[in-house]
Amino acid sequence: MLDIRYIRENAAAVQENARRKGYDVSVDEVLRWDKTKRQLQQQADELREKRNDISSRMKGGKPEPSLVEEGKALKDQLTAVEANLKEADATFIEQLKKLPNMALPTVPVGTTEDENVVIRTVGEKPQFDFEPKNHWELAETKDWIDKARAAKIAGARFAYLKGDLVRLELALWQFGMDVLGNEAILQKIIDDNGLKVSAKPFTPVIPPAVARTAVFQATGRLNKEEQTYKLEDEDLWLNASAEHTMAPMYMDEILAEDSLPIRLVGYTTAFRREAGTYGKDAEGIFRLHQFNKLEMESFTGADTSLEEHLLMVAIQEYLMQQLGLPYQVLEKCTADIGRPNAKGVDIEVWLPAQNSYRETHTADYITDFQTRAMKTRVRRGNGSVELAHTNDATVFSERPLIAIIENFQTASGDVIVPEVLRPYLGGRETV
RNA sequence: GGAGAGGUGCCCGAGUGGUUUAAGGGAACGGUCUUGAAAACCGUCGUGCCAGCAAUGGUACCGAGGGUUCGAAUCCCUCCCUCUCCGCCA
Repeated sequence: MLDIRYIRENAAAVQENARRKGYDVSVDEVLRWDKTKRQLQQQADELREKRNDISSRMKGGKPEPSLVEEGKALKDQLTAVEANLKEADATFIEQLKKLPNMALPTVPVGTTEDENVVIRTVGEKPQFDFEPKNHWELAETKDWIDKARAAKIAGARFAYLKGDLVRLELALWQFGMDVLGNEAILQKIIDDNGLKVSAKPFTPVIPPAVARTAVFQATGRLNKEEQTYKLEDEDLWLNASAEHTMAPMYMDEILAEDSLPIRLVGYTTAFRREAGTYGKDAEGIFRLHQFNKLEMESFTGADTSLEEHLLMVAIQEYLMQQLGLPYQVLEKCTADIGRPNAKGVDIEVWLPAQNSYRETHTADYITDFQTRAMKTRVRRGNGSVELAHTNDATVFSERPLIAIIENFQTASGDVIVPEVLRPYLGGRETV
């Protein structure tokens, strides 16, 4: 959520920002509730001051009837004020949480994802002297994907992945973990991109795949209608990314400055309802209710968070280059970056059979929007306390497998394994 | 899932209704002393919110949320978590 003091002083800018991001919210209403809440808070504080005063005059255990009467009267007043305060505060927080994070001035203004701006195109698109197949056509002949039986078991948008496709996927996780855990490689990426951040390696994490309502809400990522699955009979939601369970790890904690940056690379199975996408990407494994994912998450101070975001994008590009996949980098527009984001970058991979670039990676620059709700703070060397900043970004999902299959297919229907993955596949050159 | 015991600050730990403004110890930080260090001694040492230019004042927070009371860390209820034993289990 946003800082209420910032909203008070920049109401017009906050309203305009919400409009640009496509959120129908009223800053004036937030400010009205803020004012109401503060007035009630003031009244409550004054009544409590009197109550505490009376109480301190009665210490010693011999209550004077007149003071007790006065206390009773105060109690009635306070009960009424506190009831109003509680209601006003709840409404205020509810309204406040609806306001989207401020987009950086550099974020392109747009009303749909079509207005995202391509800032880089990297790699050569493959040339085929035969008609390239879709990933699901290739997978069919290899018996890699069984969606018919998965539908029988779990419904549409689920799949059994089988055979060498599974081995290829496991290789991808290994490769990603190895790059993110290698300080020398990170230092090279940092140097090549002119960044000045630490080369501290990412710590591998396997997080819980579920989170409580309050925790999920604090991340700003709970999206009941379209995305998030709820467990029946439990106050638990299935995560749609390891981000959702790693970002709140340090809730209610004050981190020591010298522990930063905290860098995590989490592996989890992600679950997404995908409501409202009926018929979209119905074939193959491009859009499933369940998929595996490797995700970066980091906690930094405000001073280094933007560079941290740029590092994550640089890592994503490095990974795609190592795999030899052609891709483009997009600066996401205001309508597409999402409510908690101040900035967002997507990477889209070239899919020859679809004759288009499709999203494989996202990098989210969140600033303090999550940590304000999560109360994750940093204690500086001089003793001052400030909100931490979070960043998250995709390392790999299963979508790069689609890109590998389609870009590296041969006339005979085999797939050439990217060199960097071969060590994890016993040196095999094709699958 | 059953039975029992617990949850207090960075850590340990005292506190069972009224100067708790949370004792005491440790750690940390600053200082005195010392050639330097250790020891000793002195001091500092939680996080929000509101008002204020500030100094400061008020208020809240002892796992979470309710309740009882003039007054709750303390009593009651619900929930969460930890530990011990039992049961079940990859």
